[in-house]
Parts: sequence; structure tokens; C-alpha cells
Amino acid sequence: MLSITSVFARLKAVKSNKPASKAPKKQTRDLEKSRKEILDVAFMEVFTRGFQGVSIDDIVKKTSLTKGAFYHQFPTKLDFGYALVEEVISPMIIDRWITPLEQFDNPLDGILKQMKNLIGNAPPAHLKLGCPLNNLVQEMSPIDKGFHKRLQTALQLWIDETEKHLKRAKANGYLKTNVNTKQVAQFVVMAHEGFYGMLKGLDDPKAFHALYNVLEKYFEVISHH
Amino acid sequence: MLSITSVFARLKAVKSNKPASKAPKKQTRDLEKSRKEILDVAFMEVFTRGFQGVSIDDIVKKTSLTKGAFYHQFPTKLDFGYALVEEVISPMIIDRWITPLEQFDNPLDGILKQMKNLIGNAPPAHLKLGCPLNNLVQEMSPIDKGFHKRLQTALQLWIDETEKHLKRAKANGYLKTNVNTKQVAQFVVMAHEGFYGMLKGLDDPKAFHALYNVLEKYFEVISHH
DNA sequence: TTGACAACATACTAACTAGTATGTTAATGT
DNA sequence: ACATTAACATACTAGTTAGTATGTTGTCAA
Repeated sequence: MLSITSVFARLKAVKSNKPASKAPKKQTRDLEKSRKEILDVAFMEVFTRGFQGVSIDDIVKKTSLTKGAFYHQFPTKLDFGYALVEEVISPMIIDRWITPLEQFDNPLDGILKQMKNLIGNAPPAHLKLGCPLNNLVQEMSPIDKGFHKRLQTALQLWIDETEKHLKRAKANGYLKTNVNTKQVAQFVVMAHEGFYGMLKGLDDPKAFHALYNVLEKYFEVISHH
Repeated sequence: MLSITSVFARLKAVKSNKPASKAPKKQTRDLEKSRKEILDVAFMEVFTRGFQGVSIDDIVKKTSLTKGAFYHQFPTKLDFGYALVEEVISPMIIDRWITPLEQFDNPLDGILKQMKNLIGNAPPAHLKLGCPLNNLVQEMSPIDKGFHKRLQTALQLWIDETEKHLKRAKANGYLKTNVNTKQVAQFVVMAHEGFYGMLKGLDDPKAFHALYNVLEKYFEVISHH
């Protein structure tokens, strides 16, 4: 049984759950829970085979539900894809790449350390799948406007949240005052996508360290010491 | 030999029914020519809609040929995809990103200038399509071994050829002697893919300059002056 | 308790898909 | 000049696809 959390062990449970939990009500029908189950299963399917490469029949077959439930949640396959971006992938980015930075006094260290944790130490089997967001950007952004819009929003969120921490780095005196935080934030997110894309294409496990070293050196250049 | 010099310029180009320039070689059947026509048309289709998003019927419909010709050339859709990578995309990378560097005494300048030419000055409509190689890497690399192998070869070619010019840069005294040319070559190719992916996702035309400036600054750090 | 409706399940369809089977014709060697 | 075959064209198939039509049942307010 594949789930998001089993793949990304560090990913905490996100999103809402059912209303106030009083008595253990044995619900056999729960709209939100069903939506979560579908999106959870579908995430892995789309992640591994692409949006166009996955059929709705495939998804529901891996679910405890049926096609009726699917189309009760999502009017069309595209709408389902939009929900994937907004309700699964976007929160995941925050959880994996932004929230952890809060623990670092120097966000630059946090960015590097997190890259090492989540990319450098990832098993090759995971690296071959790339980045869920980047995959969808490359595949669906030019094909469908609705996708493009939502993927753009997700990317911009990542950039904006990264910049907040870079501003904090500047305020804390780690970052030189003349560096353009917006530029660096864009570059950092670009590097994430580029790293993922590269490691997906190449098989060389040493490639990460090569890329990482370059980024590290760049960070030194823009840092006070 | 396929030499697609300006693929991007022929977004709207019609098929080139070139009458023989010299001897009136009025061939109505030409295996190589047919292969070229199919791959040429198919490249744009796959480029815009993805490999899985394009059907063989779609492709042949945009061709002067039919399905019979297609399957006479390619045993299966996958084999056709492999040919796309090897016969169209790989030569394109060399044409667009490697060969132009020969004209530069300082290859680092050439890399930056070429990025500005082919990415920075590209019309937004083209940027939205991303990079043909990167698109296929993200979409097909985890799905099919044959694709993965050939895409990896193409990427490695790009890296290796880039490194050759970086070594030349070092020999010419432009690059500091202590820099690892292989690392930098990997980073440069990663940056290309990252740039493309980023600009595909975002709509901001200024994003290129932000990314470019960072890369330029990094090049200064590793350069003699 | 009982409608009433939300949350499903099941069965179906029209369109599309990769691939095949088989026919047709242009080129080529002899 | 003609038989052979490579280079196609045409017609078809079995399987898949997104989406729909319609039936069933759990849940809850009154």
C-alpha cells in the first residue's frame, strides 16, 4: 500500500481531518476522507507515470472506492489534476522545503542541509521519479491553461516563502546587504528543479555532490563571514 | 543526416517539398526523406504535447504520408521515440549549445551569450514549451528503460562537450586552475534545464535576467581577470 | 421513523489508441 | 521488359479511455 507518507518519511500529516472527534463514529461514507484517499493514491500514480500516462480506472482500482466516487469529487480529469496541485503538492512543498528552515538561525545553512537530506540522501529509486511539481510543470504547463496557472502559483509560493527566509538571513547578518533576495530565491528554486531533473536523467550518484558543491560555493560568495 | 538548424523558427513552417535543385531526381519514394519528414513533424507534436500525449494518428495526419510509412520506419511507438532522441534532439543540442562555443576565445563568454540568445531572447511562446530534452527526461525517463538510457546518453554528451570547452577555457587562462571542470559542466547543463523549467512554469519574463545574473556572478568567481 | 438527499456503486458508450493484415505501386537489377 | 521487392497506402481490430446514466444505500434532519 503506497502512500505519500511512506515515500517521504519526513512528511507530516497535513490538511484537515474530520470535524471534532468525539465518539468513534464508524462512518462508511465520508466525503473528505474519500477525497483524501483518492488524492493520496493518485499522487503516487501520477508521480510515477505522469498525468497523461495515468487513467482514472487505474486510480480507482487502487482505491477502496469506485469511479462513481471519483466523479462525485471531480467533474473531470483536469479538475482532479488541479486538486492534486493545490491540495497535495503545494502543501508538500511547504512541508518539505520551507517549514524546516524555521529551525535554522542561518537559513542558507538550512537550504543546503535540507537539500542534502531530501535529495542527496534520497535512495536512487526516489531520485528517478524526480520532483512531483517539476514533473507536472514540464508535462502539463504548456498543454492546459488551468494547470499552468496553478503550477505557476505553486512555484511562486515556493519562491516567495524562500525569499522570506533569505530576508531573514540578511536581517541576521548572514547575507550580504547588497544581494537581491528575490533573484537568489528564484535561483534557489531553479536549482532544486534543476537538481531533480538532472539526477532523474543521469544515473551518477556523485552528480549531486558536484551540483551541491557549486551551490555551496555560491552561497559563500554572497555570505558574510 | 538530420540537421535541424532552426527548429524553433519553424513552429509554423510548412513541410518543405523541395524540388531537386540539380538533376530532376523526381523520387516519389525515399526512405530517408520520409523518415526525416515524420521525425520533423513528430518533433513538434511531441515537443508541444508530450510523448504520451501524442498519437501516431495525429503525427501521420500532419504528414504527407500514412500509417503504413510510419510503421515501415518504426516497429513501435517507443522505437520512434528513441529515434527522436538520437536523431533529432541530440544533434540539436550540439548545434544549439556546443558548436557556437567554438567561435569564442573564452568559452565562458560563449555559454552566457548563447543562453541570452536562445533563452533570454526567445519569444514567450517558445519558452512555454521548455526544452525538448528536458521535457522527455521528466516525462519518459522513469517510465521506460530504453528512453532513460538514450536520454542519459544525450545528457552526458551535452555535459562532456561542455567540459571540453571548459578545459579549453582553463588552457586559455580564463578559468582558474583549481576549478573542477566536470563539476562546472554538470552545473552548467543543470542550469540550462533549470532555466528552461523555471521559465516554463513562471510567466515572468524578468525571471531570466534574475537567473542569468546569478550565473554570471558565479562565472566571475571562477574566472581569472 | 421516515423521507430526502448526499455519497457512493455499476453498467454502459462513443471515441480514441497502438498495432496488424493485406493490398498497391514505384524503383531496381538483370 | 519484367520479375522482384522495397516503400508505401488502406482497412481493420482488440483494447483502452474519459465521461455518463442510472441504480443503491448510508446518513441525518424533522
